[in-house]
Formats: sequence, C-alpha cells, structure tokens
Amino acid sequence: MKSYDWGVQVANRHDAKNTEEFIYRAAVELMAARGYHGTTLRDVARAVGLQMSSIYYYFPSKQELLLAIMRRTMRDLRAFVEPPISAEGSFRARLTAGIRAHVLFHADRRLETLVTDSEIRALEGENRDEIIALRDAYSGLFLEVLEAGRRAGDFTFSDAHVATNALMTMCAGVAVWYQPEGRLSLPQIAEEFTRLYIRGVAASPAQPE
Amino acid sequence: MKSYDWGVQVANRHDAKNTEEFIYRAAVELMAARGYHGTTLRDVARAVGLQMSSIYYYFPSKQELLLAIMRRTMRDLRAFVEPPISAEGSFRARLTAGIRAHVLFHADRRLETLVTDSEIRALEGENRDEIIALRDAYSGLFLEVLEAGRRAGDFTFSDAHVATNALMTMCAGVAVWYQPEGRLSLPQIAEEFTRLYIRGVAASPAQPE
Amino acid sequence: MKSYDWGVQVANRHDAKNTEEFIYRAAVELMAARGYHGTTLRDVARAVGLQMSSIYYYFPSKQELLLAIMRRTMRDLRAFVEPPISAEGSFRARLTAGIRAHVLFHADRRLETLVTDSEIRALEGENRDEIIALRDAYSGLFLEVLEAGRRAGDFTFSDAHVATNALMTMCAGVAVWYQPEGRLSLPQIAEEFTRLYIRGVAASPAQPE
Amino acid sequence: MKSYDWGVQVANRHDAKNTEEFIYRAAVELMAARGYHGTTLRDVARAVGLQMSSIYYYFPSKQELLLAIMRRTMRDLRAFVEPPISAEGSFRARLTAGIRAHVLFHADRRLETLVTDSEIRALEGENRDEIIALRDAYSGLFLEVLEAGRRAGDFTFSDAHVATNALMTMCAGVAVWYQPEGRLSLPQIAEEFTRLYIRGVAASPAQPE
DNA sequence: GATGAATGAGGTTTCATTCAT
DNA sequence: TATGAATGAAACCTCATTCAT
Repeated sequence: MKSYDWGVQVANRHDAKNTEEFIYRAAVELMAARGYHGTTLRDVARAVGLQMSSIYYYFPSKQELLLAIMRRTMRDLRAFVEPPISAEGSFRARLTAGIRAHVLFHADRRLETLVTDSEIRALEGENRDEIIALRDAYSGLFLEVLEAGRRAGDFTFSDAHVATNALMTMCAGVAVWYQPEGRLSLPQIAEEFTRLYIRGVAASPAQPE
Repeated sequence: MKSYDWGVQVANRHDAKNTEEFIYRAAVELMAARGYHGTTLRDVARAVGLQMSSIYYYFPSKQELLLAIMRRTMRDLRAFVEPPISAEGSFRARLTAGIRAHVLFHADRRLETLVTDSEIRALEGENRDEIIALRDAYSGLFLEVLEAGRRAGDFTFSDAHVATNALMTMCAGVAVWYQPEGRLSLPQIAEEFTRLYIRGVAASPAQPE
Repeated sequence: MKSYDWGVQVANRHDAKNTEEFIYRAAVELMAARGYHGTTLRDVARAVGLQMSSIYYYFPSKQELLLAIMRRTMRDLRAFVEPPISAEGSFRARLTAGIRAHVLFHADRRLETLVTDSEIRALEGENRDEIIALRDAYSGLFLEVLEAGRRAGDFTFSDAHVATNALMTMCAGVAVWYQPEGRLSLPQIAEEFTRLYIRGVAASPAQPE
Repeated sequence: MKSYDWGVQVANRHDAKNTEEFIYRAAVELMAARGYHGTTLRDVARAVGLQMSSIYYYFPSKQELLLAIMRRTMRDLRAFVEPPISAEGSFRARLTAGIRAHVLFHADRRLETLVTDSEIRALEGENRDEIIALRDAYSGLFLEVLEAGRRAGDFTFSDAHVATNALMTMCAGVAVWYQPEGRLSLPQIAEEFTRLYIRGVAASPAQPE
C-alpha cells in the first residue's frame, strides 16, 4: 500500500500537467535508457511532439534540463526518507525504516533515480559540486545512524563509510531492474533488502523491526 | 598479497606492451570517467599521442573498441572468480571465496569494470546481446550457489534473483569509489563486504569462512 | 553653443517620449556597438524591458527598424547641414559652415550616424538603394561646393570625388571616437577638422572664414 | 609602379598556394562585403567548394579565422609602412612617405584592411585587446611624426590625436571605394591624399616632398 | 499594448569515419 | 604504421518571426 504518489513515469501528454512537466518526463525516460550524452534534444523533442527549439522555451540548455531532474529528485528523495530515518526509536528501527523508504523511492521513481545516480559525471563545474553535496548530505543520514548505532553496540562493521556505500549502491540497483509487473511486490523487495542489510550489520541476530 | 597482475591502469606509453594496448588503456580511462558517449576518439587519440585516423588501424570502430574492453574484462573476471566459487567446499565457503574474488577484481581492475558495468546500454544490437549473455552467465555462478545453499539450509532469503542482484550491484560500487591509497586496504574491504553479505543471507549467525 | 537638440542617446525610459522611441534608442545603442547582425532583437527587448514579440507591435521587422534609424538620421542630417552649406556667401565660407555642421551632427548624434554610416551593407534590396541615394544626394552638397569653388579658383585638387570622399570619411571618424567628456570641446573639434580640410584644398593659404 | 606584391584578392583556387590560403581569401572577400556576423561559414565553405566541417581542419573557429586575417593584415601593414615613415629625412618628407605607403596598402589590400578596420568589435576578449594594441601601436607611428614635426615648427594643429585620427579614417576610406579599374590611378590617389593632408597640417604652404 | 508559446530555418561546432599516401 | 585531408551527419543552440489571447 503506497502512502505517496508522484504520478506515473510514462511520458504521456495526458498525464503531464503542463508542457514543461511533459518535457521533463520525456527527458527522464530517454536519459534513463541512453544516458545524458546518448540522448539528444532531438530525441526529447520528438518524444513530446515539439520542435527542438521549443525545448529551449522551457529549459535554457540540455545541461539545465539534467540539473532540474537531479535537483528535484534529490529534494524529493530527501523529503521522503528523512522523516522515517530521523524519527524517534532505536537505531535499528530507524535504519530499517530508512532503508525501506530508500528502496521504495528507488522503485517508485526508478527512472529519475537512475538518471540522478548515474549521470553525475555529465554535470559541469558548479552543477556537479551542487549535486554531489546534496548526495553526500543525503547519504550522511544513513552514515550517522550507522555510526551512532555502532557506538551504542547495535551494529558491527569495521568501516562506516564502506558500510554506507555498500548500502547506497546495493539499493540503487533496485532502480536498474525493478519492474512494477515483476515477480516480487514492492513491499516484498523492500523487506528483502532491509532484512539482508540489517542482518549483515546487526550486532545480534534478530529480525528487522 | 596479490595472486594476479594485469598491470596498472595508468595509460603510460612505457607500461603498454604495444600501441593497441596503449589505446585500450587510454579508452578505458576516459570512458570510465566520462562514459562511452562522453568520450570522443579525439580524446583517446590525444591521450596516446596519435592522430585520430591512426586509431582505426587498431580498432575498426569506436563501438568495437568498447566491445573489446567488455569482452576482455568479462573473460578475465570469469577466469578469476570461477575457480574459487566452483571449488570443493561448503556453499558458505564457496560464496565467501567468490565474493572475495569478485571484490578484489573490481578494485584491481576498477576502470575496466566500471566501463563494463555501466556502458552496456551503449552497445548496439548483437553486441549488447553478447555481453548481456556473458554477464548473466557470470552472475549465474553466484545465483547457483545461493540457491543450492538455500536448498541445503545454509542460506535464507526469499528471492534468489533479488539476492544476487543485491550482491552484484553492492560489489560493483567498489569500482566506483575504491582508491589504492585509501583508508582501508583491499583485503580489509573484501573482508568487510564478504562478512556483511554472508551474515545477511546466512541461515545461522556465523563468521564467513 | 548648441542650436539643436534631439535628446540624449542613453536609452532611459524616462527620457523617451514613448515606447517606440525607447525601442529606437535601444536599437541604436546596441547596433552602434555590435552592428546590425551582431545585435539580436532579444538584446533590444531586454534593454527596454519588453518581450521580444512586443517589438513587433512597433516595428514590423528587424530590417524595418534599421531602416527607420537610417531614414531619420539621413533626414535630420540633411536638414541640419543643408541651410549653412547652401547659404549665401563665398565657396570657402559655405564649405567651412558645411563641414562644421557635419562634424557637429556626427558628434551629437554619434550612435545614429555610426549605424547609418556602417550598416548600409545590412540593408536588403530596395532599402539599400533608397539609403544609398539619400547618402549620395547628401554628399553631393559638398561635391557641388567643391567643384564650383574649384572653377572659381578658390580650391585646388585633382579629383572632386576623391576630395569629397576624403572629407566624408574623415569626418565620419568623429562618430567613432568622440566622447562628450573628452579632452577637446565639440567646437574645438569642429574647428580643427574644418581648418585642416580647408587648408588642404584651399588655393591660397588662408584661415577658414 | 608597385614595389610589393601579395597577390590578388580574388579568391580563385588557381591563385591560392594551398587550401588554407584559399579559405583565408574567401573569408576576407565575404567578410569585407557582409561583415563578420553577416558571413556564415557555410558561405565560406561554398565559396571554396568544401564542406563546412572541412573549414575546421584549417581554422579552429570562425573567430580564429577573423583573428588570423587581422593579425596578418596588421603585420604586413606595419612592415610596409614603418620603413618609409621611419627613414632619415625631414618630418614632412617622412609623413609624406608614410601616408603614401598607407594609402597604397589600403588600396592594394583593400578587402583585408576593410575587414581589419571595421570588424574589431566582432573580436572577443583578449583577441580584441591584442588587435587594438597593434592598431594603436601602428597609428602611433604617425602620431610621433606629427608631434615631433609640430615641435620642430613644421606642422601646425591643435591636437595631435585628432589629427592622427583624421588621417587614419580619411585614408581608411580608400579601402571602401577604391577600384583598380577606376578613374584615377593608384599613384594619383596616393598623391591626392598626401597633398591634401600635408597642406592641411603644414606650417608653411609648400608642396609635399 | 503586450505577452506566452511555438516555430522553422539556420548558426557554429563536433563527431566518427574514410582513404590515398 | 601512421597520417593529412576531407566528409556528411548530427550535435546544441539562437534567430527572427508569428499568432492567439
């Protein structure tokens, strides 16, 4: 049961509230499939049924289009994950809730997270710095819980950064292969990831809360 | 202690046995940093001090150059990981050895694995089919051990494919951030990953063997 | 002491009587600095704080905007110079008064004359013919005085057209470098040019009248 | 009678020693007629019978093409005018020789000087600074003679900069209208300009030497 | 009076590729 | 082996312009 809704990812004119949103979605879809450099604005224009020059009425450049995608995705991701991971409760409970939200988001907004995770290198100069800072701040939420949990004796691992990276990349994989019509339901997938990771770092063998 | 050696990744004329190898390495380095579509043959040519047209004496096209990288990387990866994961021993011991080798390879040949893991979408037609088949066959090594181990009661998880994917992507992350001069040594990193994952899927709480 | 006033060249909304005038001035300023082809209507629109499409309410096209500038400038120039150069008096006196007026105009309306002098090539078809005819008719005023003066024995030179061209281009230079806050006052500059040229063509060495 | 020869300006494949030279001439011709911004590389390519992309094999950008024209023109102009204007002799003799050379060059290389004189504003950043410095250094040759001549009592004018500017722009006009098949021969034109200017600034009424 | 949205042509530039030498 | 010269397609982006509102 979903407690969130950002709409479907399929770029369909009917679904998009306005042209800008429509372009945004088409760009996400194409860049997720072919990468930033592998996607041309001609492709995007064709997908939305506009002339290439019309894209520029909404986004000043291809780079800004990518930046818009990343900014929005990082913002929404953080807004979705921060409440559960920062809530009151044990470190284990908070980590569990954080991973679950992280996985849910990556499945639900898979194309956007795919682009955001894999095209940072396509950003130029300050744009890259900005998004990297957002990403580091975000993963810092998990890093803090892991470190605090270890100090409290709840978790055990030798390096918190390695553990955080392992978590981030492992879950990012969900965006790569998740299909809404797949074998496993989204809650099942989230449960599987959470259990695997929590057991991996837990000091005592117990179920995730 | 390393039991393998494919040479350094730094593209340095002196290190490369021949020009083809030199071009190969320069391409790996650039594509790892900027992606296939973000790397131009001009970049590669400049890196090796040749004219662009000279590249064509060694590789018939940019696409074939990428294909050569992926073929070689997949072949070497499999050759390095198959012996330990297929050796005699318990499922847990085999999985442990397999993960360790997998991680070592991803750290030691990080640029090549980076390209191979992230640029499959840049392959065209049959090339893509070929590499995807190699990749699936390779991850099948882990899938089999996980499933057999579960049947034997050694491992516990609800979906073997999800578990395999989690493992593959988690370890692929090593290639993204590993630095030879980093805080942790390579054996430590391998140990950390192995322990985390084995505990995550182990039926009974025990150390990796 | 100025006996004429067309207002300042600085495009400032407050100074312009209406929007059309405001656009006109902004266009003059920009085209003087960057040329016709180097100036975009977007530049003009930005300078006046309007949308690009709004420009079209006042001018039917970029070309017509340029044409408007040139027509007005040529009309005013002629209206300013013709009286003194056609007045009663000796050829030398008339030439002196003509040059003085010509220089004054080029200094006072420097941006407009700059555009008018240097962008004729940007005019298309009939527009070009029209302005060239105006320009030739205007320089004809000087040509006539020079030729009549030579027949009367006042001036000496071998080719009247060359002498006219030399005068026109020499004075046009004023529009290029004249600054109201510069070292020399406008009357001084006019005096300098007049004297230099009159002495250059005078049959007997005498001061300009 | 010409004592110099840089070849004709007409872009004719047969005349150009190599492709780069051929492109150079075509660009000069087009930019002289339409200005930098009014000339497209497509025009240039068409004029030389190449693809647009082939232009880039010889010049890294349109801007560099313009810069090449200006550098060469300024260099040749200086090399042609400096010897006579710096030679031994009276100030009047030196000025006379300088003007003559200046005019000859502007007639003989009229298209290049046209571009160089009128497209400085199309240069960007440092390129502009560089060419402006060259131009100022060049006109400084005349400025020095004028000032020294005035101190010696040979010339009379109130401002040396104004006098220099008047000379420069007056002669630049030659490049605008000179036609090899015109009414006046080149030596006649040079003589006319020299006499007009020398008489204009001379302290005592005498013929140019 | 002024704008927002769209266009279509065309701008400069880059790209992978070819081929005779 | 390697290059110099050229290509043709296509990249991103800008332009003047239109038109319904």
